[in-house]
Amino acid sequence: MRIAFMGTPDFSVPCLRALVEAGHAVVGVFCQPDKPVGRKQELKMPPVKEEALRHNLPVFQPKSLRNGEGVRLLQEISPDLVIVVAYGKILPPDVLAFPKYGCVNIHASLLPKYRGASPIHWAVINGDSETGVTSMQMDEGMDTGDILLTERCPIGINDTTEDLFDRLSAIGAKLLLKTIEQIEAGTAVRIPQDHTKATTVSLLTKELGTIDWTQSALTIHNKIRGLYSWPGAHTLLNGKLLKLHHSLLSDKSGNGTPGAVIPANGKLLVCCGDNRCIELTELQPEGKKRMTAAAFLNGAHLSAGTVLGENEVKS
RNA sequence: CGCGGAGUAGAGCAAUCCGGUAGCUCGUCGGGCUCAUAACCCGGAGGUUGUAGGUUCAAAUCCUAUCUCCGCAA
Repeated sequence: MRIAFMGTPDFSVPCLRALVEAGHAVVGVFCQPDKPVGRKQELKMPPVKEEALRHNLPVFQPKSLRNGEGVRLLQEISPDLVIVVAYGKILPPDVLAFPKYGCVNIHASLLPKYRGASPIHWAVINGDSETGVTSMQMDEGMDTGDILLTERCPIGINDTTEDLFDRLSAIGAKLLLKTIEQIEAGTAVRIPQDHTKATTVSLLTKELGTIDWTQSALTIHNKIRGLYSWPGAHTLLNGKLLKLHHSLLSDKSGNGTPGAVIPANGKLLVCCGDNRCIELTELQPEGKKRMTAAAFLNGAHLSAGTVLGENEVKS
C-alpha cells in the first residue's frame, strides 16, 4: 500500500519513523513550509522534514492544499492512503477523497473529547487523570471523523504536557501501525463519534500562562504543568517577568496574601487562593537562564513581604 | 541592522555609575556541638572577573572590538 504522510512537529516524528521502520511504502511526506525562528530569524525546517530527509523520502511543503494544489501533488505520488498527524492544515474535500482508503488521522485525545488544536495541553490544564490517542477516518469536520482505534493513557499528578507529548506520540505510532494493519486486512471498524459529548479546544495563547494567584493551588499547578514547556506559565516579580517551569503541590497551608512567597529550607512556597501552598521548583527570571528554586533563593534575597504577580517595583 | 537583560569560585547573586585588598547566600572539605538532623558554631580550599586590545601609577569598574547565553517580539 502506498502511503503519504502529513505532519509537522516533533509529535508526528515517531509516527513517520514507525511507518518507515515497519517497511511501509512511504511515497511522500508533507509538512509546513520552513519558518524563520528564534532571535536571528533563521529558517528552520520542521522536525518531520528532518526525519523524512534522513530516510531520503520526497518532501512537499505547499503553502496551501486548496485550489487543487493538494490533489495535484498527490497525483505525483498516487498514495492509496494518507496519514495525517498534527499537520497543521485543514484538508480540503478533494484531498480527503483522493486516496483509495481515504485519510486517517492520529489525534492526541480520546475523541470526541478535546477536538482541535491542543488536546494534550488542555487535558493537563483541566487536571484530567486520563487521556489517550485516537485514530480516525477523516471527514470534512475538525476531528469529527469515525473512530477506528483508541488507546488510553493515565496522567500523573506531576506530569507535564511535554511528558505526555512523548508518551502519546509513542502510543500514536503504535496505534497507527495497528490501524493500517486493520485497513489492509479489511477488518477496520468505524465507530461514529457521539457528537453530543464533543468538546473543542482552541489554540493556546501566551496570556493564558499568566498565573492568577487567587486560584486554588491545584488549578495553578495544573496550569504550570499543562503549559510546560510551551507556551509556559509566568508571573511577575518586582515588575519583571518570572517564568514558572515546574511546581509541586505542597501539603503546607498558606493563609497569606495570594502570591506571597514563603522561602524556607531552600524551598520556595507561594500562597494560593485556597489557603494552600504551591512549591515552585524550577523557574527563570527575565533575561536569565532557568534555575532551581534553591539557586534562585540564593541570589534573589527575597524579603518576607514579597508578593508575586504584582506589577509594582519594590525597593 | 527589531527591542532589551546578562557573562565575577561548583550554583545563584553583589561590587561597575564615582577606577584603589573582589564580597554575600548556598554547595564542597575539615573540625565542633547535639539523642539526632537538610539545624547551629568555628575554620579551610576554590577567581588570570567571557575573550582580545587600549587608557592609567593602578581596570571587574572607563574606551574599542569580539564571542556566548537569555527575556520580549515574530
